[in-house]
Amino acid sequence: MRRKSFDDQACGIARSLEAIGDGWGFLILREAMFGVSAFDGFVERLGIPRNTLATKLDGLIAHGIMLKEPDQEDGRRSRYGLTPAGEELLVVLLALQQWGNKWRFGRKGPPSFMADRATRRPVSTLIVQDKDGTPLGLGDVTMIAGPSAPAALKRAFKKLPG
Amino acid sequence: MRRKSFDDQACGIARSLEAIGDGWGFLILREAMFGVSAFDGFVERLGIPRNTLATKLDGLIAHGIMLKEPDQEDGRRSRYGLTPAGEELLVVLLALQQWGNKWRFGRKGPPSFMADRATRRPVSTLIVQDKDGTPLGLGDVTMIAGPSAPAALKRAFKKLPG
DNA sequence: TATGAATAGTCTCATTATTAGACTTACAAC
DNA sequence: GTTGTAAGTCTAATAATGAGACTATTCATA
Repeated sequence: MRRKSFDDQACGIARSLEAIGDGWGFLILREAMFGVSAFDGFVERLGIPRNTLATKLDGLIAHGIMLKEPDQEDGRRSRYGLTPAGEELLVVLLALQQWGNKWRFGRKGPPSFMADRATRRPVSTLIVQDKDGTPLGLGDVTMIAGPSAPAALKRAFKKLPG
Repeated sequence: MRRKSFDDQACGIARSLEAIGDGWGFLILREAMFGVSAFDGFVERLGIPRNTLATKLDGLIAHGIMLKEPDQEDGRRSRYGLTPAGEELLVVLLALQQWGNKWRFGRKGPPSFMADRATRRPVSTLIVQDKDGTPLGLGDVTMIAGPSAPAALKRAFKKLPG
């Protein structure tokens, strides 16, 4: 059966996931952000099957995250790059990386991290906080329906504790 | 064929994705963070097939993100909750939500957002920044190999532009 | 121009994952 | 006991993923 679409859900998280696609989508974005632009570049660095890559790239382009253009210097090549929307997914990758680096590498610590290119110091740790800068844990945060929320969503939030 | 594992990659992003699983994993976490704890609760709110949910929950538990315990008050129920590691994925969901809310809902704006439970003001926007608080764009950031990085990873980073 | 290599895909076929929905088991309420 | 609820499991159909061969186009070079 076809995978169920998340795009109908009135939720920014679901919409983002639908646009990125799946795990391959995130990894393709990681490579695109750090210099890869050629089809075979993604294949070599990720070990992704060629047909899967073609499908994923089409999806990312269709969702306005990546773009494709012919290479001016070599007519055999296409170049894949990030749109402005795609570039803004950096913060998502950073959040994933910081979590994985903290929880998934045990004692020996993370093998890589994002850093300021100029100072080579690690990027600041992302934190959930109030407008005043007060850190917020899970218990301090709630989900609120905006003006455009469908009635069903507002009902769903009513049922939430707190 | 079985989906290729991301877990061998020496990268926090890949490790996080391997632990969360796929799009369903993120959505299960979203529900768990905002009050759902029963098996049928996830089924009803997500529309996820029961067998898929069972598989995904097993994976999240195996990776130390969620936990399962019998309900003390009703012997029929199990309760699914987040571990401390799972709770810290809030920032990942927030990053996804803020991106989706900005880029995926057009003119009418986002239907929901995370807010401070007390003040009901939206949570602060996540930004990639230096330790000093200087905002960093994609061009200002690079990936650096840590002490535990395998040699192949260091070579890979050498090839990157900048 | 002819030849060979590089690049970006596409094609086939085998295997795995996802899905809908019925079914089972255990417990609770009456 | 009877009925209902909760948490899964099972089956069969369909879709996605995988490895690897293959094609088409363009470049480099003799």
